[in-house]
Amino acid sequence: MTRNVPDKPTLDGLETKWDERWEEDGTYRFDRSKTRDEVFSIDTPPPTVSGSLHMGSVFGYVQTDTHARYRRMSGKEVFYPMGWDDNGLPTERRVQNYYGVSCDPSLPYDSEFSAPEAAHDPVISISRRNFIELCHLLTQEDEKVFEELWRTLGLSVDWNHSYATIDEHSQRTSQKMFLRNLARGEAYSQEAPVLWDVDFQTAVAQAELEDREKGGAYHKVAFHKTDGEPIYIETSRPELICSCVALVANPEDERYQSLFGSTVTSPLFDVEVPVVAHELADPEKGTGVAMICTFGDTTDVTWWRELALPTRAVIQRDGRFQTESPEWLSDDAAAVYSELAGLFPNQARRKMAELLAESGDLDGEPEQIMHPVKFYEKGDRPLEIVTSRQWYIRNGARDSGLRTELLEKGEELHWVPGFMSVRYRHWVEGLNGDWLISRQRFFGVGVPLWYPINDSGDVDYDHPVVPDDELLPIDPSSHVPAGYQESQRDQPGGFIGDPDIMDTWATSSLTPQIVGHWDDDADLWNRVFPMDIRPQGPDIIRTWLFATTVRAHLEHGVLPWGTATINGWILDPDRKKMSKSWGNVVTPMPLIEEFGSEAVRYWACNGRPGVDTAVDTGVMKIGRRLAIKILNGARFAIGFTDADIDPSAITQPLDRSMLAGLAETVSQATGAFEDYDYARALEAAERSFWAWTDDYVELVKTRAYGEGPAATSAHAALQLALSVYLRLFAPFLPFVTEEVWSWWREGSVHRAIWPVADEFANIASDPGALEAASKVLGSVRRAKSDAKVSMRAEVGRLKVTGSADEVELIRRGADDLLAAARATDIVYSEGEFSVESELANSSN
RNA sequence: GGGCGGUUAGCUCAGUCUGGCUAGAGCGCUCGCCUCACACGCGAGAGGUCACAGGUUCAAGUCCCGUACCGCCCACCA
Repeated sequence: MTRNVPDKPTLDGLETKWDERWEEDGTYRFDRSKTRDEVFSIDTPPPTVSGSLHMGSVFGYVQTDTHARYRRMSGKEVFYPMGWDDNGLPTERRVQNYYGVSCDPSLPYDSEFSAPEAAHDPVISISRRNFIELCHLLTQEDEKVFEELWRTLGLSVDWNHSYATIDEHSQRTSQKMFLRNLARGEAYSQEAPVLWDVDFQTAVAQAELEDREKGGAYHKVAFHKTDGEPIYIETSRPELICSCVALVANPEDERYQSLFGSTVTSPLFDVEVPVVAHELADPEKGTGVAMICTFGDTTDVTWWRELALPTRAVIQRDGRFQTESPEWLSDDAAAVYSELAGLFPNQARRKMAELLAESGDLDGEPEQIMHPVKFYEKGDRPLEIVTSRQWYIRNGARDSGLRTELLEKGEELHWVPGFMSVRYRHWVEGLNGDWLISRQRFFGVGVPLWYPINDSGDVDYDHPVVPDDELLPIDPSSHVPAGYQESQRDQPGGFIGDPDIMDTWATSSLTPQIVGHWDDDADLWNRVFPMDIRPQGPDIIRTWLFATTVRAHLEHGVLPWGTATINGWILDPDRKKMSKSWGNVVTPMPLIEEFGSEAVRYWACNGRPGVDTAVDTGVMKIGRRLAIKILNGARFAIGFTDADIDPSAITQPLDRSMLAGLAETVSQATGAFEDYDYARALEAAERSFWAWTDDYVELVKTRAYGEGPAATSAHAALQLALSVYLRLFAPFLPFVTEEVWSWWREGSVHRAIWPVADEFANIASDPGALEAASKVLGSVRRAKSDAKVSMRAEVGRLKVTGSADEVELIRRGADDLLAAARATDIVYSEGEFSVESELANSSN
């Protein structure tokens, strides 16, 4: 073919040009005629589209793309879908802020309502359905921005296989799997204390908790024995004394033996509570006696459950103390309680401290402390514990058999890097409850159930009404169960729809089933599942990775993938963890515009697997330089002739020696990729390529500009080497390699075959000859540099001293060496390696 | 409180699994060079007691023990 090598090659515009071409040509389209063993399938993480874009979004995805491209070139048919995680709280929160709205489920749907141009201020309330419409509207906009970024970065995903966790197919998959979990008894509902976010008004799961160090104070408070003597406890939550159901001490604690079995009365409220024994009570903490409240913390829940204590809750779901005086309080106590009614816990705490001080039940001043307090990871106020009915999926926390099976799955999974597996193991070993999947929110996949209401108006939660699979997905608040009429909704003798949605992880834990169309396309499913790799961040091992493992284990009895590749954290340029709340988020688009996609990809590929990496424009500059070097090197390598020369024309020693080194590079890069170490593969290719341009190209340049078989040998070797380098770099620098490939090759480099050393093994020889010539050339360059003369300066005769072996190797490339060094001739002697030259005007 | 990862040149990082010439790269810095692929370039140079302390070994950046600091994860908040 005629070559179309530009005079001034540039990186500008390559992203757009090739993104469009790849789309037109279907370069990355999945060919579903391939069988499972021919397919390499990737369970791509669906990014949270309602979050802001930052470099963390780029880092892992680019690394994964290198695997996709390597496997594709290695002959696999790559199944590489892309999804968006758009359901759940992050989207709701973004919609609230973006439009200035809040969801009030009691309002009727307003068909006239349209998205506000600007955020309402003050916030207006809208119906649930209007709110959900806004969620869909905004996530679609967000998804366009993400797709644009992925395309600009050159991710080789098949955009025909994209999904959103809120789309109909995802909802159907999620609901169908939930119903199967229900049918097998793996999903169940239970009325129990749960951790509750008072602002978001929803239950949260163990995996969504985080501890934050908060200031607090130990209050030393007197309860009273029957003889009137005080017994002191220490508490950081004196406001919960009205919720106290018992005092507890360690059964071994000698100080309190006589009290076990007796009762004491609480200060101010004068409620009689037992003193009980439990081994969780720590004699070292406080006075050794703790008060048990329903519920101040998760230990209270444990004590309450294991000691079968009564429930005396006062904190409501809005986080305030209930206004009615609790029925277990006497009239006098109710008068005290009225001081607390309607307050938030921190307000009630101050009030109680005052009251206790007045009554003389507070011993000394409260001691200020810092202690860890449980928060919802997205929340702003401490979690409270309220009792409510919730749905759970078994995860092994209460079933040692299942827990063992899931631990074994973690062992079976191939982790990259390996040390990440301990995070999984520790999480599974530390589980303290089944997976709470229901959320009291609006935008998400609904719990697909209704419950019968008996004639006296009681809801029968134990016998949910289940929809047929064909009807999924359903919204129980608008669909009517079989055998009922809409008029029977919420009526005695009728039904009630489950008002809750499932947590986003309950759906995203099914990404293999969603992308593989487990529920409606068994043919595709069997070609892609179990999937090959699950790439993801280390922070969501306990959530996404674990939950996906649970769902696949329960349904299919297998691991959902063979390998998990865990990327590192992105740190900001000052090596701090990037976080929206710290305001140090670096967004990718300006960097891409400044340095180019290849440069940003290069930076991402320089981060080792699993290693935390700082945003570093210096590294991006190196990547840009490499991409430009490829353009220019290619221009030289294929600029001599339009003909494709058969490799058999490669006869000259340095040409063959170069290929021997290249074969080694190919084998290093291939080995690294097989170990999922893209960074090492890039390093090998890069090191080799720079040596190629710096030494090999300089050594053969003069010969290449000549004529005859020796020149043809160089032309052929340059062509062959370029072809190999383009393919080695293609996974990392997809645009520039494709651009150069298009100058002289048909088709896409990304569908070209990954290089193997066998391609030129029969031509490669004289390993070491190129290295020896380079070493001599290096000495000459140093001499010229020391003499401060041009590299083009003539050096006269070269006197090379070296071992017999070295001399022999140097002799093979002597002609090229003389030309590159601009020397007249060369003489050899044996001894310690050295090079002398006759520099003409060394004074200049 | 438990665990994981890290600490190598001014900066960003390789090298540690599998111990072995004089510890590498790029950036930055210094000094040169417009050499017909590339000045968005090319060549050369300076720069490191490999966090600290002990141990194993003929030999330790690399293996073992401990300490400090940084980051992250987990933990029942009395």
